[in-house]
Formats: sequence, structure tokens, C-alpha cells
Amino acid sequence: MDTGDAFDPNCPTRLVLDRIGDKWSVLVLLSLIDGPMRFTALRGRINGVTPKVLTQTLRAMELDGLLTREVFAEVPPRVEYTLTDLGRSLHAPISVVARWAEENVHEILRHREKIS
Amino acid sequence: MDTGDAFDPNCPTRLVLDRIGDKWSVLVLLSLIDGPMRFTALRGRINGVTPKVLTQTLRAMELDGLLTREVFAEVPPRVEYTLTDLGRSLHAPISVVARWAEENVHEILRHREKIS
DNA sequence: CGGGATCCGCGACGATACTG
DNA sequence: CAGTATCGTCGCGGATCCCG
Repeated sequence: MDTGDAFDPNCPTRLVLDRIGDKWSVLVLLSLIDGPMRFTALRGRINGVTPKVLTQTLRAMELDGLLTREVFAEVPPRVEYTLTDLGRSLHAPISVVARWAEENVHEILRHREKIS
Repeated sequence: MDTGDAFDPNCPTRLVLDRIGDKWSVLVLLSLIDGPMRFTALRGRINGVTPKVLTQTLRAMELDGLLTREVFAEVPPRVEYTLTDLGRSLHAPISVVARWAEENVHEILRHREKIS
């Protein structure tokens, strides 16, 4: 498999990298792996995210078909977010990167802090 | 394996995601997989990158120990960039993501363009 | 409860010009 | 050849307030 098309700004890899490279999408995905969650529950679990940005992230992921948004006509209102099959399938690639990260973070930090 | 620590901003996964999520690092890595390259060669291969940004990217990757920078005292000057073992080992995780991207880009675009 | 509206800082990125 | 210097742009993300 050649990755030469990665040099095209519109290539698939660029697209996915832009998504998982953003600040919150991966955290949302990891949160929803265990099952559907409500907006406030996500807010609480993902420390530091503001409502606006969380909404933006969820909308973008919904647009890409990574998750679905379900509104329940109740009082108080309830909105649940659920990963789609597509969203769940992204978990494996992310885990590979995460595993590499955990195995090599010490060496990276060693270089970075010039302890070399 | 639990990925709960990903919610810490200083977690390994966040660190690596910030790196491969940036615009040029992955392209540099893919370019250097086949062997060392000079600055201008990289510029030519990676279409659209400016000298300043390429330098920034290379310096950051050097700091993280992903590649080495070797200066040859010649006229005209020659500088070669070479992936380290650490840098080469990052190729596999990236390839996994790239493969997922290629397999699923159509479904993502289908959702995104609301043809869905 | 689950957002939307608004404002804004900051850092990534780019364009252009110049240099050892 | 391999950068550096300077300036400008742009949009992500944060802060705050408001609403159905």
C-alpha cells in the first residue's frame, strides 16, 4: 500500500488525522465506548471542556457519522449520544496509537527534556 | 488496557496525538521512511510547505527524538535528516490509522455531504 | 438540562524577503 | 543550500452570558 496520496490535502489520511488530532474528539469516543451518555455526563467525564466546544465536537462527529444524537421529549430534556458502528470501529486504530504512545512516551520525554 | 488516563492533558496519548495531528509531521515521517533526505528535497516532496514551517516541524521532531539532523561542512552546505529507530517505529501505528481512513473515508464523506 | 450567541486571545500556519 | 526574520492571517478553543 502506498501512502503517497497522503500528500494530497484532501486525502483520507489527512481527513482522519484532522479529526483525531483535534482536542476533544478522541476523548468523546473513548467516553462513549462503554455505552450511550448524556450531554452533562460527557461534560463531567471530560474534564475542562466547555459546553460550546463540546457541542461543536459532537456535531462534527455526528456529521461524520461517528455518533448519533437522540433527543427525548421529556422534562427535563434528555439528549443521549451513542457511537455508531463506524465510530466504534475507529477505536481499534486509536488504541494502536495509544499503545505506541504509552510504550514510547518516556523516550520522547527524555529527548525533549534534554536529559538525553 | 484502560485508556482513562487519556483524560489527563499530559497523558502519552495526548502527546502523540498532538504531534501526528499537526499538519506536516506525518508527511515528513512518510517522506523519510525511504531513507535520509536533504532540506530542499523535503521541501520539494512535501508540496506547499514553507521553509519556516518545515524548519519548525523538523526541529520539533528532532527534539522528540524522532529524527536526527546532520550538517556536512561543505560548500554548498548540506544537511540531511534521518529517521531514528523511534521515528521509524511510529510508522506502523500511523499506517493502521491510514488504512482505517482509506477504508472508511467514503462512508464519512457520505454522511458529511448529507447524501445519507 | 442542553445548549446557542457573542467576544476574543493565542498559536499554528503562510507570504515574502533576506542571509551565512 | 539551508535556513532566519518579519509580518500578517486565520480559526480553534476558551470565557461569559443567555435561553427554551
